[in-house]
Parts: sequence; C-alpha cells; structure tokens
Amino acid sequence: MARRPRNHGSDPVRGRPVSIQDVASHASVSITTVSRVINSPGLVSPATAERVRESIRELGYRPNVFARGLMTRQSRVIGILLPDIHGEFYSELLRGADAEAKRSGYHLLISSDVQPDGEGTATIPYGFLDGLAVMVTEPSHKSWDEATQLGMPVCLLDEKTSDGTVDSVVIDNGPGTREATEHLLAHTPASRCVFVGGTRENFDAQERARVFNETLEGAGHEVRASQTSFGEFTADWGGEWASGAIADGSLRGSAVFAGNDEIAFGVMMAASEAGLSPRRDYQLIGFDDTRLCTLVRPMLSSVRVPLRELGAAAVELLVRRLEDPEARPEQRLLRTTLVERETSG
Amino acid sequence: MARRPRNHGSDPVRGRPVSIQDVASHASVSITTVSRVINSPGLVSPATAERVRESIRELGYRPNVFARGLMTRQSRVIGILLPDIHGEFYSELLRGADAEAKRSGYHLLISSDVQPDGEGTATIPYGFLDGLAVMVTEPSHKSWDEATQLGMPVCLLDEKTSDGTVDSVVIDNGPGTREATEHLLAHTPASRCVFVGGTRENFDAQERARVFNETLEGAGHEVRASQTSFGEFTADWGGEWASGAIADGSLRGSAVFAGNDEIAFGVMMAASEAGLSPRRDYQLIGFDDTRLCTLVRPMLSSVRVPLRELGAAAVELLVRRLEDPEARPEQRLLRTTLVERETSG
DNA sequence: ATGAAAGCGCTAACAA
DNA sequence: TTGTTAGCGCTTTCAT
Repeated sequence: MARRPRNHGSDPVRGRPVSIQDVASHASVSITTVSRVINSPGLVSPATAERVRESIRELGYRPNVFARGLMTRQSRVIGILLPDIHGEFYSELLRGADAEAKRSGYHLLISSDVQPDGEGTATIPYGFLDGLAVMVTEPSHKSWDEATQLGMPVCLLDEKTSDGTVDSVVIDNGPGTREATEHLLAHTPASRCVFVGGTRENFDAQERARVFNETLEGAGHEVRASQTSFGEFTADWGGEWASGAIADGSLRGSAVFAGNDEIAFGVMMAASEAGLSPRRDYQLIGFDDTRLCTLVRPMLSSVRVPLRELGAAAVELLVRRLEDPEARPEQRLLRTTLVERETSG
Repeated sequence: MARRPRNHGSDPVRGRPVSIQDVASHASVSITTVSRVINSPGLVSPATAERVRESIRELGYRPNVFARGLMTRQSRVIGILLPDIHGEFYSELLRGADAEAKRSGYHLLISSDVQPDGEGTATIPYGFLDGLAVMVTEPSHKSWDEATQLGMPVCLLDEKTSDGTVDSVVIDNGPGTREATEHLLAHTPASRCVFVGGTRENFDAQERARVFNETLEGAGHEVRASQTSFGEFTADWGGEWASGAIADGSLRGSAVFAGNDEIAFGVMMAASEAGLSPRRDYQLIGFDDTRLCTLVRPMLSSVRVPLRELGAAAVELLVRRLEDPEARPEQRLLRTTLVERETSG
C-alpha cells in the first residue's frame, strides 16, 4: 500500500500538495507573513496581504490541518456520541447540534454508541476532537465513563445524575408529563389511566412514569402497579401491549399515555385494526412530538420535547467551554409541554 | 482565549500531554522503538516490546493524531456527504456505511448537504479526510463538483451520470419498478394505474417514472400524461394528491404506485379518512421499503432498496481505492425488488 | 511591517 | 535489534 505522497489539492510540483512555503515563494514573502495573512490579518500591510491572498487563490492553497493541529492543538471538530442515530428523535437532535456547530464555526463528528457487530476496532477518533457531547440514557452505557476519562471537554445530554461539575443540558420531563396526565384525567377516571413506557432502565422512561404516578396520586387516586408497564420504545411494543388490552376489553374507555410516539403509534394501529378509534373509544397521548404525530391520521397528541434545542444547547455549552475552559459548569433545563391534537380531549 | 496547552489525556508534567518521548524515556529506549512497537511490532524484540507497552499503559499514552497525520498523510477518517441525514432512508444508509467503516478500521464523518441558515462558515473539514463518499440526487447539487475538484478519492452514491472514471454504487430502480408495475397490472387495468412521484428533478424519481411508463406501454397501453405526477418525497404531498383523486372519484378502483413510502403513507392516511382502504378499494405500493411499511396497518407493499448495502458498498469501494489508488474504477449496481404486503394484490 | 529560527510529536530513511 | 537524524507544514517568539 503506497504511502506518501497521497496528495489532496492541486500541486505545483507534481505529487506534492501546495504548502505555505510555495505560497511564500510565489508572493516573495516569508512563510511567517503568509501565516499572518491567514491568522492575524491586522499585522500585515494591506498591499502585502493582498498579494499573498492572490497567491493563495492562484495556487489553490489550503492549510494543512495536521500541521496546524500540531501547533494549535485544536481541530475545530467536536464529537457527538448518541445511543443511536436512527429515527426521528435523534435526527432532530442532530439537526440542532449541526446547525449550532456550523454557526460557531465548528465541525460536528457524529457517532453512535452501538458496538460494531464484527471485529472492527475503530471507535471515535478522539484524538481529532476538541470536545465531546455525550448522551447517556441508561446506567449501563459506558460512554460516560469513557468520555470523562478522556480528559477532554465534555457536555452531557439529558443526564440527570450529573454532579454539577460538568456542563449538561437535560430534558425536564415533569411539566409536560404532568400536563398530559391532567389532560387525560379531565376525561377519564384515574383508575382507567395507564402509562405504557419504553425501556425500564431508561432514565426518561422512569421519570415520566414517576410523574405520571405522582399526578394520579395528587388527584387522590391510589395507583395500581398494573397501571404502568414497560417494554421498548417501539411501535411493536405498543401494538403488543394494545393487543392485550383489547383482548381483555380494557382499552375501550381508557386513557393511554405512551412513553414515546412510536409506542403510541403502535397502540393506535393495533386498536384501529380492532375497530377502535382514538378520542371516540379511548384517549391517547404520545411523547417527544416527533414528525410521526402529524404524519398519522388522526394526528397524535403528544408531549413536545425540544429536540433541536437539546442538540443545539449541548454544542453551545461545549463551544463556550472550549473558548473559556474556566467557565462555571452550567446545567440547562429544557421544558416539555403538551401538544393537543386529535387523539385526546 | 487561551491556546496551548489544551491538553487532553493524562499528563506527566502538569499541562502537557504524554508524548512518545515520555514513553521512550520511561522505557529507556529511543522514540523510534516506541514508534515501531506501535506500527511494526515485528521489528522489535518481544522483551523490549513488552516493556514499551507497559510504559504506554502506565503513562496512558495516546499517539498524537496530528503529528502522525503530518507524516503519513492519512487520518483513517472518511467523510460521507448526503443531501439530508433525516428520515428512515438516510438513517439506514448511514448504518450500513458506519458498520462497514468500522469493519475496515476507518472512522466515518457524516455531513449533510443542507446549507446553514446562518452565516456560519464551516462545511466539511476536508483536510481531515482520506476520502469522501458523496450522494447526489439532483443536478443542482453542487456537492459533486466540489468533491471531485478536491483531488481526494471519491465514491459516488446513486449517481447515474457517472462517466466510469470514478467509483460509484447505484440503485438499479428498473427491476423493482417493473415488478411492482406488473403486479399492479395484474389486478388493475393499465388506464387506472398511476405513478405519484417525488421531486421532479430527482434522478430516482425520473427513472422510476420512466420504467413505470415503459412497463405500461409494454402492456400495450398508451400512457396519458395525467398518469404520472410529481411533487415532493413527503406524506403531505401524498395526502394532497390523494385528496384530489378522492374528490374527483378517481382513487377507488385505481392502482397507486408511490415514489417513496412517505408518499404512499400520505395517500393511505388521506384515503382512510375518506373511508377508503387499500386492497379493498384501491391498490397501493410504496418505494424504498423503509421501516414505515411495517409500522403502519395495513402493512405497506413496497419496492425494497438495499439501503444498508448502498452505504456499505460506498465505503467499501472507497476503502479499496485508499488501499490501492490504482485500482480500476468500479460501478456497483444494487438490485431492487418488490415486497408484497397488505396494500396490494 | 517583516523575517529567521525554534519547535509541535511523529515516522522513516539510514547507520550501527 | 536498536538508535540517530531529518524532515512533515505550520505557528510563534524574538529580532530587526
């Protein structure tokens, strides 16, 4: 396997990329001056600067990022590590993160937590990163340990157990969950309200279930264990749960609060096959307010989670820390709110 | 803003990362030997090698990727540039690409084509990449020019206009489209078959429409212009189209071939609100065979596009070229096939 | 306002 | 088998 030269970019002499020295020679200045034109334009006389810029253009010069990184110890690349990059949830989060990164002049390197099936070794190229935003949704995820051990600036996404020594941005499930539960209680007796959650270990799933229970109890109802169930964050699980509820006749007249939109969608599809329609025959509210809600008919009521902001805020905090390593760690809380549509009320 | 030292990794002397020299001193060898145990273990005596590895472990040494990149001109990072990273289509493609990259010991840097709304400047950090996989879906996309001008190894995704001088992997819409159209023709007269495509400029949309028409003509039918329409690759467009077809009474008894699954989903939702069910009242087939198909009830018939393979193959070709720059450019064709489910037949 | 020179941490001839 | 040394292309004192 041939090594050097693997030249990218146009070359003056065949086989070698344009270097700062080439530009310097071409403009009859020292490489220092070229460097200054790029990094501290104020220190160079306008005339010289223009001449150098002309040479840069003419030669198609692009600074070598490795050499630069070697000196500055910066890459202007930040990483974002998520449990998964699939689905509306993460896509939306990524959009926010990417937009914010661009806005601040950084590049975003996306990676997912999932282990490679095979024997491959490459994980995140930590060495290239200035900082890392990490999302941890379950205690078993090792990303968190790995990341902090790295000795690199880190920002946590949706991590409640943060001890305040590190930047983080978390979803406050409370308000939205409470709002939704109260909304259901307005049309359905507390004893007929159920929560169909996602993975039991998931932090958000737990908090949502907890607030659901609290709200029911706040309404003077003693919650039965059977009123909350856990499974997965999938439509399949929602469908499976619904099949059971349909079979024992408990779905009709009940109010279903799903752990996320996919679960709600699964419930709705299964119920629909059994001839049951939301709002008419039962109440249904999802969670996350993903695109799925407005895609499906009737449109799904859901608790809005500001996913875009979640991603954007994480990057924002990270960039802030990069620019000012001594800044006080910040924990940013993102509110959730109920969005009423056609499956409830 | 403080510059150096922005040290990542543990430090022997406060404020400086562990360097190869530190390891060398600690193990009482030269830096060359350390370099060799990392890159060519065969050239070092087992005893020394073990001692060096011990030092590396003890000091927590991680090679500086910038210094290494400066010498090797490689980063083992490849980029993938897509029109969008949102939705089932791209997610699935990315999964394939990521898995393959990991398998080959490369990192994947994901970026989307979409311009930043704001004034931010950062695009792809080309300088860090060994190569780039680019997906071009419309002639207006400038990514292609940009990429090839870069003088960096490139692999094209789903680009038909390739001139054979560059690696590419393309979806062969033909077989699946033909199969689906024939399937529709088995239950519906050709005059009642319609194609509801996505963006008119999109290469795939065009090819799918073309093969649809050809197949109808092959069946001895003269296709009317009104039998193909274009809009967007969204459920909204599908719903909009369906509303029209419902209003003028043309949906019942017809066969709808949608340009992608989202469009099909939109048609189905709109029809369902009007009391029309697929298979019973009309035929419906989507395209791409995304997760949406099995999420919705009844489950959507669709043309399967091997998205995972698409991503994986692109990375595979790119890696091959990286290892062997002289390899003959390859164009890999990916077959599409009909998947019959509950909305057709 | 400009330049000379010293590295940044690493790899790879070339010696020994 | 191991070490010496010369860069890779850039930024940054320190002179001028």
